[in-house]
Amino acid sequence: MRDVANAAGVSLMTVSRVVAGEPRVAPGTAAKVEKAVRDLGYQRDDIARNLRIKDRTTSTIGLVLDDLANPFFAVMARAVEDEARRQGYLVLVGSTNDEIRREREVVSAFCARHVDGLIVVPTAGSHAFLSGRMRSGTKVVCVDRPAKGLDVDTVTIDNQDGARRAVAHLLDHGHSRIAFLGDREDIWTQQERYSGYTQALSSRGVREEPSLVRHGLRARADAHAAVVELMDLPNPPTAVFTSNDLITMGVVEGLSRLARTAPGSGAAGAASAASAAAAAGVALVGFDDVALADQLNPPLTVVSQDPAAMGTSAASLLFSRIEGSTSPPRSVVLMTRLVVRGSGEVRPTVRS
Amino acid sequence: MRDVANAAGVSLMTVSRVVAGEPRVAPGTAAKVEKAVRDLGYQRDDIARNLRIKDRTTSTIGLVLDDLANPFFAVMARAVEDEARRQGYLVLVGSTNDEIRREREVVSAFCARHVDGLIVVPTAGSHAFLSGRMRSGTKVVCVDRPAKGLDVDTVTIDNQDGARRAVAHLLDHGHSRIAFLGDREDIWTQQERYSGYTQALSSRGVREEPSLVRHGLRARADAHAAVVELMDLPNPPTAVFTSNDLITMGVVEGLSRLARTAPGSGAAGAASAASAAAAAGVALVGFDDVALADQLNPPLTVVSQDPAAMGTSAASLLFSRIEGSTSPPRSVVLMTRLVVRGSGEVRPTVRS
DNA sequence: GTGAAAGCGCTAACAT
DNA sequence: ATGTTAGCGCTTTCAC
Repeated sequence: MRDVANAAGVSLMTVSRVVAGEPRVAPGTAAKVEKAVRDLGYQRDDIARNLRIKDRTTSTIGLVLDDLANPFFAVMARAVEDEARRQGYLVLVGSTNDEIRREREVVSAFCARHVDGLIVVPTAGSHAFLSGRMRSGTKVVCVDRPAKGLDVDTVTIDNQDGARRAVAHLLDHGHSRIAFLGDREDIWTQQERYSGYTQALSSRGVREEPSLVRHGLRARADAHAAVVELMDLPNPPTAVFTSNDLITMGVVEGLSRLARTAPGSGAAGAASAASAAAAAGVALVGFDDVALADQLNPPLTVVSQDPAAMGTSAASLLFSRIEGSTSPPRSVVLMTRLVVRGSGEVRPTVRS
Repeated sequence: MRDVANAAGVSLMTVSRVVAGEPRVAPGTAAKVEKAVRDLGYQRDDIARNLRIKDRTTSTIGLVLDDLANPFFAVMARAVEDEARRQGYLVLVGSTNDEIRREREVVSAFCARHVDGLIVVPTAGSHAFLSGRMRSGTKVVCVDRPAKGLDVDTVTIDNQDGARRAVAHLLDHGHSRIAFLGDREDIWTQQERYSGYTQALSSRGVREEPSLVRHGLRARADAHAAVVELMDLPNPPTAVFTSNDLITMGVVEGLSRLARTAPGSGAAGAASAASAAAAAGVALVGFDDVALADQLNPPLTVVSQDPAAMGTSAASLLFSRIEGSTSPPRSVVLMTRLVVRGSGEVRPTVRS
């Protein structure tokens, strides 16, 4: 910067003003400075700048989510990034793998860099530690799930409603033995979806059958194994509700694997002929849309949510806080959509 | 920091040393300081720190890619993030939409924040502007594609080889009218894959048919439309090679749509009965694996690459540069894998 | 082992 | 419209 000032024959302050685009500079002087900037390839040091400016804002936000590789969060992240760019902000990302320890590490590292705000997909556990950050000026918005012990702007979907409608849809098609396959029970969205499942059953007077409920499925393979087990029960489910995209994929694989072993496999395979036959006719509704869902056989009926809208919405809330909004914490609840494609409309086969 | 110093009854310098974990502090003093840090909730300001420290490193890298919402780049990004965390670095992300203007903006903003390095998926166009950044100390690694006019560490796959094998596979199954559906021709990977297509054909003495080649398909819908057009030709292709995941998905949709209109649709639908019949029997090999590829009908044969390995590899190269490696630019070329599942093994139907 | 002084690159506040 | 001075929060250097 001193070099630029020398080259242009002006003071540091004038360079500072020109670079900042302040209006109170004579056009001729500005031109000289701009030439010097170009000649020397000068770029303002935003880090040094940040140290001095009044409110110490960095035009950077942090995005803390479960797993960036998950298509759901990836789409959300892209939406956040777009909104941030529109506002002139950069985005730091950090995946937590749903571990609160990692979340704290990421938040801590982000705050040491003075992010102006955080968009957080909170892991299970108390988030009281975030109120400390907020007291020191960092704005926080939660997305996908609320944070326990933290009263902040939050963007979620109506998980109970979505699950309720999915299960009601299966009930409407004549099913009563409906399995629930879910992820870790300490994840808020999973609790909500399970609750929706339970509500739908009881509102129709269908007794919940504990042997048809599996929690804690973390990966596709877990769901695959779980559905194979379920179909091998003496009295298997005729329909399955899966509570996220990974589980849905695992179940699709598991069912098609079973169905393929059906013809003439007898007792040779791992699956019995009976379970194979049952698998071939099982109905399925999943939470979250998945790529190529309409190309499966049968096409997949799902409760879809809009991760891009969630990201955009969360970013908007955050920027309105950063710009000084002090209204009481807001809660945006987006609706889900039941996308009927075929797999949820299979009627139960009469058992011989 | 001054508050901490006062509370502990020591000087700023001692606090600095304790917080930095320097050894030359008396254990008793360190304990007092640590207590004060905890009591006051003090956290070191990494921004101010960075201004003063010797090499001005920020322990932050920038990841500049086409589109974070694309599953391929999302998986790559997650791998980069994991490697960065392992090394104690944070990651800024920016999507370019394959526009060089946006790429320059993102790089510029990252450099103003003094990122120690950049991992870049270069857009089409000259990247000479990056050598300026490198001269001022920012390390750069390219991934997925090399950057024109820039000699740096690069991680790619053997795109020509992958495409060649895909097309050879189709030739092996008796096809000779093989369509090529590709993205923008100015994208390096697309040039390479098209080149592989051409090579495979000519090595078997099959003349390339220009009417079966479509470039510039940016979205699923484009690919969908293109394949419908192709199948409606007087002499449609019997096989299709798609050069990325989005195009593959579009083609899968287009073909299944056509095939579904076949039975008894006559001249009523947009597609002719002939094109519908042809679509039902067309072979398909795609570049990039897609979720649930094995659940399609027929299951999708693809040339798969490993985006996580690419991300990890790029990050390793970058950190070795950041740590001071001055070896000549390295080029890591990963191999692709032909995953045979069914859609690529359909034999051409004899035309009546 | 600890502290005092200087200054990283920039901008707020006050001159001129 | 431009320049001067001081200082952001920390670390370097050097003295004790």
